[in-house]
Amino acid sequence: MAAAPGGSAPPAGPSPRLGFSTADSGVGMSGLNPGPAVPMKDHDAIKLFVGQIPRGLDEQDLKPLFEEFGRIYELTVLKDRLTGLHKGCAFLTYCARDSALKAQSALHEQKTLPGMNRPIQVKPAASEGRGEDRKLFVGMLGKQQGEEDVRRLFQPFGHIEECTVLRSPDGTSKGCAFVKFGSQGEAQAAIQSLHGSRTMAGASSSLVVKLADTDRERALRRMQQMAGQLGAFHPAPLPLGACGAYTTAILQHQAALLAAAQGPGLGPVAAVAAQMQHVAAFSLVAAPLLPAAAASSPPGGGPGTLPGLPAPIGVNGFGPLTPQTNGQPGSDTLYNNGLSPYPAQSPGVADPLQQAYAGMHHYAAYPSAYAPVSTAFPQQPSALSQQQREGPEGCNLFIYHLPQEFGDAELIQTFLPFGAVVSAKVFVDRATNQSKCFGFVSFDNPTSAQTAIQAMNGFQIGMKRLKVQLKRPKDANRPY
DNA sequence: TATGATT
Repeated sequence: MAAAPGGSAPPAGPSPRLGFSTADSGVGMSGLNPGPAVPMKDHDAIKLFVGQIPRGLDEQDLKPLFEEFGRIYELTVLKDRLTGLHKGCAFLTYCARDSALKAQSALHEQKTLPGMNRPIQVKPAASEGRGEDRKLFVGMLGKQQGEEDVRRLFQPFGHIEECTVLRSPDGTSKGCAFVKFGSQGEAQAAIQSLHGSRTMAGASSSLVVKLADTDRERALRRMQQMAGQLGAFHPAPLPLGACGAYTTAILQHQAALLAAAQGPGLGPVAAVAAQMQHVAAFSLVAAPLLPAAAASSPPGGGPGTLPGLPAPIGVNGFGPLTPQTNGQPGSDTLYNNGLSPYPAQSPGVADPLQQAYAGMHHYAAYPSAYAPVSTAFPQQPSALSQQQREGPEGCNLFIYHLPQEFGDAELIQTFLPFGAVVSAKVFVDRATNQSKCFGFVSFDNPTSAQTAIQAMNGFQIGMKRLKVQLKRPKDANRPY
């Protein structure tokens, strides 16, 4: 297929068959591939880019020039996809990595081929990635695994140039590492074989093996974190409607609890209260804060008086809600927006608690059908759920015994009544995508967190009771 | 079933 060097070649160049549908694949028709005779290249072989090649030279012409440095695995002249025209450059892979290095140092910018006015280029192809595409981020390692352990794990896939376990200042592993391979291919092979393949001792999820972030991705990540921080410091006020039907179920449940605590005589009061002003409803939520006070308070407060709720708690705990609450004529929005899982209290319904759970279940199963938050206030939930993971000390709750069907959205809905939720995260098994039935909720202030604990710890759902407590600080019993 | 998803 040697196109006559020089000469007046026909403008169309090589025939379509030889021209280039397979420029980049392993065994292109027009490429020079030793084939079965030399099937193997080193696992850490380097693909070279060769530039400043005269248009008249094809693979056969170039071969002798490069064979000098070692056995060639593949040599492919790049041609225009459409016209088939020689692009003046080629990809070259030697069987041995060493050959590539020798060729590069001997040829790169060291000589100029006939007819060219710039020296030949011989360097690792851009696709080899300038380091980034061979560098892996490894996550979910066991804390006790060191560099040697990681090396052992990755060694079968190629030549490891670099291996670093990330550590805290005190030397303990962060459970992740960087591994840099000699080539992109090796790195990819490791990803293929190892990612998700096993769970290391002491890790909470299966092994993560992926390309490390590029500089650009890292910058982007930083930006996002910054944005998240800003959002946390300026939480958008919560429109009351955003609390949604789900909240209603909880309110009614709380009303039922209160009614029970106060004895049969006051039952109807609480039940009615749940359907009255939202101010009253939210007060009822907070009431379990002081169960002792409520239970032992003298029967002095009349039927219209809500027992044992200090004003400061109401203000601090539900601060963001207050303005909207005051502006609302009543609870009509909750019941009339068509989003409530069940209508206002009907006389025949026996157990408000069961009812509450039914409503919850309903909501959890079809979050998008209700989605009052995201529909009415699209900017709101994203600000809450996206980035920032933790609130200040004392603002982060660990919640256990969540219903299996609970997702982040349901978690938010559940804790929204107690304050501004900075983030809510249900833990999900990587492999199955199933909830692990525990999660975290972060508020922007400790009072909300305490209120939520008081109100929701022990909250019964089906056969389970929620366990709601402050998240264990990670430096709990750290020696110093 | 048990404590934030990493660079």
